[in-house]
Amino acid sequence: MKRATIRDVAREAKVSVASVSRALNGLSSVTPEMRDHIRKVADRLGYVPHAGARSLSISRTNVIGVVLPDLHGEFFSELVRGMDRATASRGYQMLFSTMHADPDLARAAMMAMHGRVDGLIVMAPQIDPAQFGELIPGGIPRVLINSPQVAGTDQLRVDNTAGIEVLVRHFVERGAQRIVHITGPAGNLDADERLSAYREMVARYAPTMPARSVQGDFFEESGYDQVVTLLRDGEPFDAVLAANDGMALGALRALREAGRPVPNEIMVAGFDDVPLARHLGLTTVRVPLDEIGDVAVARIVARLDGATHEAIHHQLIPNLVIRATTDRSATP
Amino acid sequence: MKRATIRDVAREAKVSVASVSRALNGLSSVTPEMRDHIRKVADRLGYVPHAGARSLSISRTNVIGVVLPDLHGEFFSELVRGMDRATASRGYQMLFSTMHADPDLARAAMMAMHGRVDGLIVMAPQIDPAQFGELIPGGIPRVLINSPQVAGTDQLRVDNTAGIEVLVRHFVERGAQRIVHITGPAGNLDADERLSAYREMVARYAPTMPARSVQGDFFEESGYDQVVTLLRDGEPFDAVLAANDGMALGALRALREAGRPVPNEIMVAGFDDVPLARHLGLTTVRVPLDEIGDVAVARIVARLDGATHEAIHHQLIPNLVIRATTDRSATP
DNA sequence: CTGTTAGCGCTTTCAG
DNA sequence: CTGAAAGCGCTAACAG
Repeated sequence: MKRATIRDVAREAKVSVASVSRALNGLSSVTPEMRDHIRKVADRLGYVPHAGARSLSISRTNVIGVVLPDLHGEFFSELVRGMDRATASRGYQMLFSTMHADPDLARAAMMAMHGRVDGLIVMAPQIDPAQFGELIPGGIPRVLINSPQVAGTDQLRVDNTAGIEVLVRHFVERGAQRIVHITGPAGNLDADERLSAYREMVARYAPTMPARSVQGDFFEESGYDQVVTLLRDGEPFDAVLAANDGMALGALRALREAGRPVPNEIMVAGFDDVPLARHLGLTTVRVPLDEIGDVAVARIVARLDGATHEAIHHQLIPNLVIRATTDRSATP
Repeated sequence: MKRATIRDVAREAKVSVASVSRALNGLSSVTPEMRDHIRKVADRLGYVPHAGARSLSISRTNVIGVVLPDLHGEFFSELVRGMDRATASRGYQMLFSTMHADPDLARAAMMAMHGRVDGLIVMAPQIDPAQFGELIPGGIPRVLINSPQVAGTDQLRVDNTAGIEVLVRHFVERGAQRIVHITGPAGNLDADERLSAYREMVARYAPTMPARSVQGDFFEESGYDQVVTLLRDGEPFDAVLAANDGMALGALRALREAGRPVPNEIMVAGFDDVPLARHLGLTTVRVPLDEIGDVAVARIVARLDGATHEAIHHQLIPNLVIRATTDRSATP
């Protein structure tokens, strides 16, 4: 059985569709009796307005599109949580697409968003900036999170350099002689920035220390594998700086299995401060993921509400969270 | 600057809108030359089809609506991950709403979905079944996850009784004399089922053991607080069965701080097997959350594709995962 | 094969 | 205050 439409209600109430529309939307220009009557009929028929049609008509959807590389893991969970809070409180819904590092998927996703969303939040750390700009449907507010720069577009970024700096300095202050860096996937914006920041900060804070990095992919297993390899090859190191928390946890597991005491012999730190890091006592830098989500939504809504300031590039500074994996005074 | 519409393309290409539509949708009844020509013009204008209008016209959105109590935490993260995989691979997108246990919000959310989604996945463990049925927009496929029964609607449920049974039996086999149960919030379907299963299974597997439960709310802090209270009151117990993993972790923390050895003096188990449980060595039962998400989507898509079997009630059986918190032979 | 036209369900002038 | 009608952008008969 098909759902009742506004026309069914109009016919049944013996009024015009225009009146039904006005009555149900609370436009004042309707007599109270008529409004009540229409309300009653609508209820009886179980009428629910067709949001899609309404959107087409008023060119407004109250939906914000969200395109992310993935939805899995604590990182995105936190991010989405922030966006959820912000959208729900403002009466918006979120339309999701993931693209798993595939530019074609990203393209398809964004096109599928056109005409269904009022604004767009995109996180695409993997996409080539050049081909990226045109991907994004024009004409609607959008904000990019941790993505390559696109002219004239709002950006929200984690200050990777600042985060790595504070970590390297922390290591050095605690007496690290040899810090190994486990990178994220090559071509990923954050991964690349963290790697070069690592090199720069080692050179600055420990000029005699050689920079040494091994390739990871942001997943826990890669952190584990790389540390196993390092140990097997007998490489000397007394600190592991992973490009994210997941890999740091993998590193931790490898060290534990190898019986190398943390932090006394080897210190470990990650990046992001996902909830798990707290539970496992991992030193890291805290990126306010939920706040990023929140701010992204707020920015979009502001623009929808007419704020017309120019493009904003916001850098969020992560701050150091010292826990057991680098704290030689405490017992882990 | 407004986005180009199909009409702009038609005018620019000097053809009818119908031809543009056909060409761009790959309908064979179009000469190759015309198709190429139209493609070219469309590209030049940066034309992107308006998904909303298209949906209205063909009465199909390729979007699945998802209404959840929350998005935060590992539980939902896993669930959403399963749905994401399933939707992405089938070319669907997800429209999200959260309702945070508020029936009015739930109602609003579902109404806002009408006309924008082809199907609906709802998880509403808190909502009264009576007022629930009418909430759901009719006429589209829907599946309920861990929610009160609604006649004629597909259901996906965790078999709480089976899960609690295997945990109680495990405790008893390991020699537990006094098992305390920390419940979820009253009125929550899963919480209630787990509580009564606990009582039933204690009576069955340890007839002489008194059932003892304390009130929690599924959050970690409540598990912590309740154990602190139990210890302070000097209540005797040698096993804690929490209604979910989060509270079990809280319990664990309280025991550790009180210096009570786990599992030697007191065993602990949770429910769900969130990723954190694995990292912290918590015994629990594994609920295949991602599979639930996956199956829910698959069911909806099957119905959209014309499968017209009757309503299915699927019970997913959780299985025991033994880890350090109940394994007295291993060292945690 | 291509164009014309009538909707999809709703809102919004514009008259009355 | 209420109704008729145009239109949001696209698709799908139906003619030609």
